[in-house]
Amino acid sequence: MKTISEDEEGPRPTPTIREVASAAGVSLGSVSRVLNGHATVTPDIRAKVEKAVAQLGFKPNAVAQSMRSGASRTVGCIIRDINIPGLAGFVRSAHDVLLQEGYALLLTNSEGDPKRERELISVMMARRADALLLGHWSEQDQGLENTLREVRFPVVLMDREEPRWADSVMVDHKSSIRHATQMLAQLGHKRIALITGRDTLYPARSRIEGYREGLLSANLPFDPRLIHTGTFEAEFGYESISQLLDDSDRPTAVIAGGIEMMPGVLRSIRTRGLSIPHDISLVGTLNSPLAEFHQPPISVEDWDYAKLGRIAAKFALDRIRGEDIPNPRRFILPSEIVMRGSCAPPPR
Amino acid sequence: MKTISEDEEGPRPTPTIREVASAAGVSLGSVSRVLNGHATVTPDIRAKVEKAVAQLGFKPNAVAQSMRSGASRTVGCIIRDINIPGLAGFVRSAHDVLLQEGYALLLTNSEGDPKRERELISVMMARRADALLLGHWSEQDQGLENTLREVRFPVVLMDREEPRWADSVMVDHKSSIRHATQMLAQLGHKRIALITGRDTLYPARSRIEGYREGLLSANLPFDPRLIHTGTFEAEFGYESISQLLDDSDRPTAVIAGGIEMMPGVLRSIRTRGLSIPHDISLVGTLNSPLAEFHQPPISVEDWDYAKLGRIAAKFALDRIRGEDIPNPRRFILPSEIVMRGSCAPPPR
DNA sequence: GCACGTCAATGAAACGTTTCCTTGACGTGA
DNA sequence: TCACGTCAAGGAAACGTTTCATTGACGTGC
Repeated sequence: MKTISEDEEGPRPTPTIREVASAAGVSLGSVSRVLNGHATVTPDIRAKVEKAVAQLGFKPNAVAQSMRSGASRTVGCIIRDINIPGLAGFVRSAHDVLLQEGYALLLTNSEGDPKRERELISVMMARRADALLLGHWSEQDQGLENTLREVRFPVVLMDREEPRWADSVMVDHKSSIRHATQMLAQLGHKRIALITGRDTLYPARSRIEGYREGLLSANLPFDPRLIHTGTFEAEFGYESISQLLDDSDRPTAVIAGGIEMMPGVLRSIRTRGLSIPHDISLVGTLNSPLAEFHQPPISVEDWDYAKLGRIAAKFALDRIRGEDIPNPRRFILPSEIVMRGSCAPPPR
Repeated sequence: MKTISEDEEGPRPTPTIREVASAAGVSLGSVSRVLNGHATVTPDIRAKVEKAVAQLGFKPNAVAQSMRSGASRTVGCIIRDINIPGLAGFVRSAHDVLLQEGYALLLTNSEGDPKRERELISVMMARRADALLLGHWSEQDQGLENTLREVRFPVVLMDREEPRWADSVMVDHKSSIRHATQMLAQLGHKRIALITGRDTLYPARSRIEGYREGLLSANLPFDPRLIHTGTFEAEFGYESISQLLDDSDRPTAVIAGGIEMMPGVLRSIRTRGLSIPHDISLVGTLNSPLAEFHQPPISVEDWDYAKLGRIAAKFALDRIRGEDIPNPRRFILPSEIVMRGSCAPPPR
């Protein structure tokens, strides 16, 4: 028995259910049943327990609950970087849905490092996450796929399509980029370039597909020199468009398919003293104050990251609850092209 | 004893330390010692255990570890909205530091709802977080303060100064806004307006202080009609600056001290057909692609959120480790004014 | 009046670790 | 040779819950 002396240092540890029981003069089990709102409990007992709980300031220990129940009521989230525009919106809305159901969100950034990515998955396993929201960095990393296979919790992918056996919420980049390509063609552009990430990732792959379909439907030739794939980042955008613009036979329109790309692209165009849209038409990725308030405003491929987050969370919850969904589920979120002043007919 | 039959459905639960022990033919305690790298363990035993661990694919159960050790190795983070520009940078770098030390980050958004804020603190208590990073919504909410007092873990405030007994990492808005005010005065502005959040929050309070100091040092009168306090958001920025601009005696310069304010401010200025900086000079908050690529580029108060996050995490870790720091610690991060084309002498 | 069914409360067991006490083996020094 | 010290391994207890089998009280129907 622990002696609690007045002069003991620091606050004494939070009371346990056991202390509540003895304070209320009832059994351990009864306290538990009251706390969990079980049916078979007398008003009398309920009152006693509630009084003791309030008096002692008892807070249930979620760790012990997890321990006993085997469910941590925690959902992991591994993304490259919460700091990437838009991702915060995804995380926020996923968090909202999860919180409402009593789940907490364990957020981690892989920073695009495959090794770290696997470590983080390990962390999620060790912490017995109940599900994982994952936007991984390469869809062709066999090691990652193997790790994922060993995982004990459902996985929901974010804008990824591999591994196929996992649920996924994806953005329909293909349709919107097809659309953008067609619109540019309709304005009279013949040389339309596409800059996007490496095709080991779904968003890049699907943009490339859409681009090719768009060219095809507009009867424009496909020129592989007009596709640049690398990363989704500003620096790559800068390098890439600079190279395109410095070519003697430069494109008259560019689709920049990378969320973080815009500043790099704009910088390059400005440095060269070119004007949007007179010299070059531009379609960016993801709406932002920058796109909206730029002069001229920039056309973008845009989608609702918040909705994506909500649905990802819902997918995860469904799996956690063991609803029997035999096949992997995919949700394809439409994305749209917001046409703005950055697109015009090509220079004659 | 549980029978594991071949045809049993689903993957069998992850092995426990006990199974590892029996597989390796050693005792429970020895396995634990090997796993935790204790000194007193024979190479022979170590080898056996490691082999068994590898064979069974054993992963330690962090929940059980927390249960036993009383430390969850989890740090909570409550902010208004991860989606607010800059905050993601704070979270990211805090996460980095914590992860490196084996801590996970439990992220939540209060959405500026005091009730929800308190619930979230409750969540952190229940989950036995080891520390809390908190950017709360009102520094004058007595209920919140009381709740915080009952908390069993150290609290590190983010850009807040109340309650005083907690550690805090803050941005030196006062100096930079004083500086901005002085610079505008130097350009010849006599009527400089300040728009910022409610003064129940430190960032607004300190900006107002800096503004007043700046006016004073420039020998400009303080006109209360030129201070608008409300929220840090675009809509308030819009309303607020609209009102200022529509006044017959309108200001010639505006400092918009709110992270999310810029789009609203710009919209209003544009709607009125005014030109920056000829009709009105503008200083915004927090650097962004928008500020940088706007025509003209917009001057801003800017600071390093990543650094703030790192230091907040470090503060938390220090407290967790019980380093005996008797008094609350404050870190004041300098912020700077980036002067750009949006500031010029006032119209004559 | 007795047996039985119902229902609420009790108390023990279990979840997977870590820690600490105990045991046993071995070596050393008197 | 014996006593003792050292060291590694074993095993039990404990962390705070939930759950489940058990107990006991009470009422009902025969």
